Amino acid sequence: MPEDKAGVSSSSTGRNLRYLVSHSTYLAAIGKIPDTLPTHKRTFMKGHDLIHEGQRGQNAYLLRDGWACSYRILHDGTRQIINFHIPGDLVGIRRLITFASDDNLCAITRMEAEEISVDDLSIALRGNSCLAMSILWSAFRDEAIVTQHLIDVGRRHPINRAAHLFLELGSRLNLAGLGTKTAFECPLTQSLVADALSLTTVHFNRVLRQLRELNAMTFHDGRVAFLDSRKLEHLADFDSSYLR
Amino acid sequence: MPEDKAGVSSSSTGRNLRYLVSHSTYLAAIGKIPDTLPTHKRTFMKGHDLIHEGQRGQNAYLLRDGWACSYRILHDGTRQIINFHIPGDLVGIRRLITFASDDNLCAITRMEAEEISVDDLSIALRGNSCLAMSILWSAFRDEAIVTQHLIDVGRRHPINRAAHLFLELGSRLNLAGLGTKTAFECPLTQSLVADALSLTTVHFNRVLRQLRELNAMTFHDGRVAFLDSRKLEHLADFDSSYLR
DNA sequence: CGTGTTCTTGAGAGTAATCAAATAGAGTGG
DNA sequence: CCACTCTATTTGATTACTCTCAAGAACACG
Repeated sequence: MPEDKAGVSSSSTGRNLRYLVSHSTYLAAIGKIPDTLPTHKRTFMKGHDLIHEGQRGQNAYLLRDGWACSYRILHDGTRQIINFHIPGDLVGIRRLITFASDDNLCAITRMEAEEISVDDLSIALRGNSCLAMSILWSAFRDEAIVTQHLIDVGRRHPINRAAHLFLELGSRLNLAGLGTKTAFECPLTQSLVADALSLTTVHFNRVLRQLRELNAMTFHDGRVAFLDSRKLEHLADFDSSYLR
Repeated sequence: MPEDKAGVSSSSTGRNLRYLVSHSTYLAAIGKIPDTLPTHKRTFMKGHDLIHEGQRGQNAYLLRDGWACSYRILHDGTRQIINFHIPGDLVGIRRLITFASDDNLCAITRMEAEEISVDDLSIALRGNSCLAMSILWSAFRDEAIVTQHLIDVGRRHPINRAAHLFLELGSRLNLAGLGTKTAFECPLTQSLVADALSLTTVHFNRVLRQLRELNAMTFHDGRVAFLDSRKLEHLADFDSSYLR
């Protein structure tokens, strides 16, 4: 508990010294990358891979419209979906450093994205520590999301797991200015969600029925509706602070 | 597959433009942080939390000796271990931006670490884009490790899952200059490993027996020995490239 | 109208959790 | 030095949950 050696760096000073700003500031900074860098508007068909495993990546993408997901296919053919990506997300920046992106990235719907050369981004980063901090923020946020996903898959029962995923998607969409507090358009199939939750499609279908029968939420016809957010949050043990 | 619009930014130019350097270069840069920043040598007792959930973090830690783990405790009391940390790892940097660290960090053994004020680190980052890239590298690497962990827990059978974790630890220790190709000191309990693998201690114990009976590996008395690395790598579907 | 995909439900099999208990070892205090 | 405690490991028996296999229903698309 003893945490300080006298108040040279008081907490308020600390806050000023650090680049600590709000979610929306970072989000805005990411969204404004195209104002400072040459980008290239691209459209991807549903089902097309934006980034393919092993492919030497030269580009990152700022998603503008549509959904995508990052995933891995294992030896036995099973798929693990790592994360779903929505408009406003910056994907593929790991290529700034690691060269080969280890995750595949697939368009779930028709997608509009701005292609950013990682070389250009790298140059811009050098002189612009504000941009660098935004990229770092984006990386930390992705890590926090994957960490939550690991906790979800590792330690929550299927019904709680599903509740958590949908609540997270709802929060992220809200922060991106999409959907409402209690409903959102969700272009995922049951098979996609099941592969994210590490369940079979059959079992996820039964879980959805349970959630419906509890009057907690519904998911059909490309739309998620929260019937009882309180109940859902309780089921999921959900705290959205990691998203902000 | 069509990937380029003529070779203005050829791949070799690209490589120079980016900060793409080897693992060891980044690792060295992280290890040299104390040369450029004031740090504070600290020792933690086994079982002590270096970082506690919700605590307002002012410090990051560069681990010098001993093992730690980051973890979360869920409502029902179950624990998910997110990652094990070994000497050379930089932990707690998420606090540069997110303020509240969401993971707890606990010393598994007696630990020696260098405490780094995130304020100091933040200031240093501004003028030093090389340091910034090293921090970014560290963040990406952590994300890659958590992602592999998610795939492990989500889609691999317990025996393959265990094999993967031990191979990863072996590789990371090797890269940090510890252990040999076929054995390393491993101060974890079965209970800790089980909580990382999302298995019960009882079941992990049976998995260990299977691995022993397959003559693949052993883990007892604080020591892991790979008896048949080929067999293990095949079991785990292991590719160490995400660690480099 | 046929084809393919997604969703839904049923029945049975198999795996990991739970419950229970014995063993072993380290550390403590009398 | 020995009894005692606490933790870690190991094994067995039973339960429960999720997967697998199978098939039908709903719907979109050409």
